[in-house]
Amino acid sequence: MTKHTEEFKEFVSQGINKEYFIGIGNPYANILFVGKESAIKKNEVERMSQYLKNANEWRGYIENNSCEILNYPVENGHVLRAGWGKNTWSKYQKLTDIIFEKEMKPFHVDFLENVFTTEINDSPEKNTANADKTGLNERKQLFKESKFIQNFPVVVLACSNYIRNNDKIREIDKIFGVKFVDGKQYTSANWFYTHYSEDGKKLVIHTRQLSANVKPELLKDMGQIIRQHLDRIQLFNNN
DNA sequence: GCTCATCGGCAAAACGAATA
DNA sequence: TATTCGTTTTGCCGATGAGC
Repeated sequence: MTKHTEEFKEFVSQGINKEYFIGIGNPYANILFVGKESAIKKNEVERMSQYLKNANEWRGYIENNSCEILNYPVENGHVLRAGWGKNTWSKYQKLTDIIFEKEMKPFHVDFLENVFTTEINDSPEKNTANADKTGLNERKQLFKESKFIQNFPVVVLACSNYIRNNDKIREIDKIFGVKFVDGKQYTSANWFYTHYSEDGKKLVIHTRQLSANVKPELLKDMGQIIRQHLDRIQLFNNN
């Protein structure tokens, strides 16, 4: 049984009116993963229709005080099976295993129990290069205004160049109310930056898309930073 | 001990984005 | 518009481990 909060209900009902994607996972997890966009090909009609139904499905779960399935095996024939070990969700699973010091299960998704995932681009496309990015700013504004999104104490922005923090543009600072603290660079394509809120309660990590060619050290280091932050949050809550 | 399947890592190709 | 640059995707190869 899940008693849904007003913040989440608000996010979902707006998602039905404005026809936007809500996300997948546990809405009350401490961690939010933000990817680029869902990798759905033009000919995958079934998956696309599933994507478009997302907000309506959440409305159903809200009405029943229930939630979607967060724990399942990736069997032969499953869309995630072929690229497992390389695809985004297997990396999300690996990172979450590190954060919670869980044993790696082969071909199994259960990170959704501890994570909510969504996309910064609401236009699915097989290759990020071809994706329609015209809706990015509107979606960033939505994230900024949504209490549901802002409540996550840990946000991983795994969407590299879809969001920017540089000398002139400080999108991450503005949208999430944080400031840059530290950065790690492994190779030109393997890096992440940490940002914290003034009171130290919120951690926002900016990194590349988590899929093939992500170094294990990157996931390990990032996972440990998130773990430490969650420990600290516990301290806040106990005081 | 051998074979096969799977996973991880590397490198090159492909593709946009940025720049001039 | 041409060129360069950076990132993502793809294919290949070797290491590893399970099953026979």
